[in-house]
Amino acid sequence: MFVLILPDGSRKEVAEGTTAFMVAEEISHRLAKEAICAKLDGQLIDINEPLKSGGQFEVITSKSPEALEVIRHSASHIMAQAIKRLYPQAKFAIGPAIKDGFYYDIDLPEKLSEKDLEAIEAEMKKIVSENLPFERRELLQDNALAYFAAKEEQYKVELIEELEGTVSLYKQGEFEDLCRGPHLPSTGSLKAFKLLSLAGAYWRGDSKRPMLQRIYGTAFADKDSLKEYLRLLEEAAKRDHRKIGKELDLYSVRDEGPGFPFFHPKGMVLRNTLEDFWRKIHRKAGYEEIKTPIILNEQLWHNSGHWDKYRENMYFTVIDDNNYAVKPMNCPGAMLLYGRQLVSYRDLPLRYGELGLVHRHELSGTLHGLMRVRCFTQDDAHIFMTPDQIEAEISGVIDMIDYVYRQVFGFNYHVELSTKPERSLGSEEIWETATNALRGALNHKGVDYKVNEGDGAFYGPKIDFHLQDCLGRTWQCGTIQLDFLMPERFHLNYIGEDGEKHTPVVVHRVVFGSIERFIAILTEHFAGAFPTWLSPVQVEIIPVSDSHKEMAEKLRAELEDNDIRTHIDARDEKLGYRIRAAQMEKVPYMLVIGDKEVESGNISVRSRTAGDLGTMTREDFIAGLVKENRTMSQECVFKK
RNA sequence: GCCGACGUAGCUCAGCAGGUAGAGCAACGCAUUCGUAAUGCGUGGGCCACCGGUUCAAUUCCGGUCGUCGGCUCCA
Repeated sequence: MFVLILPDGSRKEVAEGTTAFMVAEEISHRLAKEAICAKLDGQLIDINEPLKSGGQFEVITSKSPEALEVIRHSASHIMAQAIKRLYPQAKFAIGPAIKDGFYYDIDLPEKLSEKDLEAIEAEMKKIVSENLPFERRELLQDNALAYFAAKEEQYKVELIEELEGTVSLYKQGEFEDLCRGPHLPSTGSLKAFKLLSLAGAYWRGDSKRPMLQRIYGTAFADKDSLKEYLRLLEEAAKRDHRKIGKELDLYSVRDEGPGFPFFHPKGMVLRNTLEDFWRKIHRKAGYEEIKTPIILNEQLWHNSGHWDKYRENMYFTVIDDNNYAVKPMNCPGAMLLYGRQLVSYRDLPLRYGELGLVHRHELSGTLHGLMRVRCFTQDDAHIFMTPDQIEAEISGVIDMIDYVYRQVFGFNYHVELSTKPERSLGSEEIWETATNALRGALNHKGVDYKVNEGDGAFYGPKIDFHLQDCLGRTWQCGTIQLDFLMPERFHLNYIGEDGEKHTPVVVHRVVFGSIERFIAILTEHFAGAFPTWLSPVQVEIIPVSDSHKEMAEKLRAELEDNDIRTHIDARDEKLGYRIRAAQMEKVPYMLVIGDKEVESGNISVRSRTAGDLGTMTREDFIAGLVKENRTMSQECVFKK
């Protein structure tokens, strides 16, 4: 006999050999019916496995957060079984549950195509209807090795070789696979799944190992959740910034410059507005703006350590027989500018901001619209300071990022702290001091954060900010990196209170991250319907017919005088046609100018969100828009 | 870079068992002067990504290159 402690705190004595299912059945019949697996002392276990000891006990149903992982993992096994039935020569690698579904990597002589997914999915449905129980058994490592070797499953053999002691296997019907488990009680418990895509993937993610075929799929506890997920995928496709960028004529990437984006006139308005905003908040926060060259002597990059650690991502060129490099980061330029003069401790902190265009050679296969490019503009800044200013400065940057993300754009975000990577410069002590400084700032501000061991930059640890868009996707944008090394390598100093030279500490930081990528994120987040203050055209003026063009022109001048961006659509088309065109271009406001307006001097206003707002005076409209621009509002200021 | 799919008009896409191409939208012209999401008629527009091969003939078949897309890897 041993004792289980249930989630409500009550204790239950059970006999050895009792299964989790039997316990669930005793609690309630319904619970047993909905049970997917169970949890004992934090460990997920199969529902039909005899319990071996007591502890904290919980029945996992489809409503539990842990359920999805089990459902998806079982789905991947069922997919493997279906594949094995259709392709007996298939060899299996790994098939885990992942964030939005599952995949299985398969070694198969024939190339699968999207069409084959349908057949596999159909076979899976058959397996589900066969309702085969998942049966667990344990084997000693040697026996398991022999078992999989006999089946010529060389990938499984390799996996087992790295395990120790006994390994567990799961069997459903004729198919048995190496697996830690747990699984659904039977294949019939899989209620909603879909195969999504096909891709190549290296065995163990190593480009020197064989390329396997990976099938991605997803599974949910019920059909509605699956439908909702598929809807989200569709919505994401509709919002794809590459599509919207083309449709709204904002930006594009052309074959002539893979990874080097073009900004069209309208995209440039958006970009400049964002940069103006950036300059404004940085001036206010005590930053000075600099611009450092894009091409600098290669020697500089040897000094900075980039050549050692980052060479394979850099572009090089020769000028007058001397070697030069195109900058992949802005820091060395900023270091040079700091070093141009004698600095007193009274001058610190010195905050140099730079909208710096950097170039990085990224693998061709990774390029993706504005999200992943080969040149981009960092909204960079380097803050030079004394060690005792670190916390206040980091705190200031955290405040700025919070203001921009949360207050201006309304994004939620989370924070991660990354520590010393394998390829790094500097001593353990320096890294520890730097990491503790970042940790201290976060703790004192009461910011929640997650730690990523080994994910820091080569010159220092960092704090990353991941914002969440309206589809729940997260994007790493802002980052704060502490650096004790670069100032030393560039022999930077300041004269302290004691009259001696000291080495300053540097913080590298970005708020948007990459302007290009931030614009892509905004495009997808707003689906192209940017808040008025960012919209390339804010007001479309539509004269009903030729006789109203004059008032349209006058109105346009009046709006432009108030820094409102306008466009007149005087095309020889019907009103409805031009309204529709403006609507599809996601222009926030449309003004219809006809006889009534010419007569009264008032204007009739249509908003892209609320539709016809009726007439108002020019003054009221202008005052409203000026306010909307100034407050960077995401809502239409006019009430219907 | 690697695996797979793809590349046809400004855009979205048809088409071709090999005989140098078509639609809708957009553009342009004419008529229309219009009140809140598409007026009608007409016209122009393509080295069918690029380079080679097979063939009497290639946009179509084959090979290569470049690019795009989905992944792997990497990352702002």
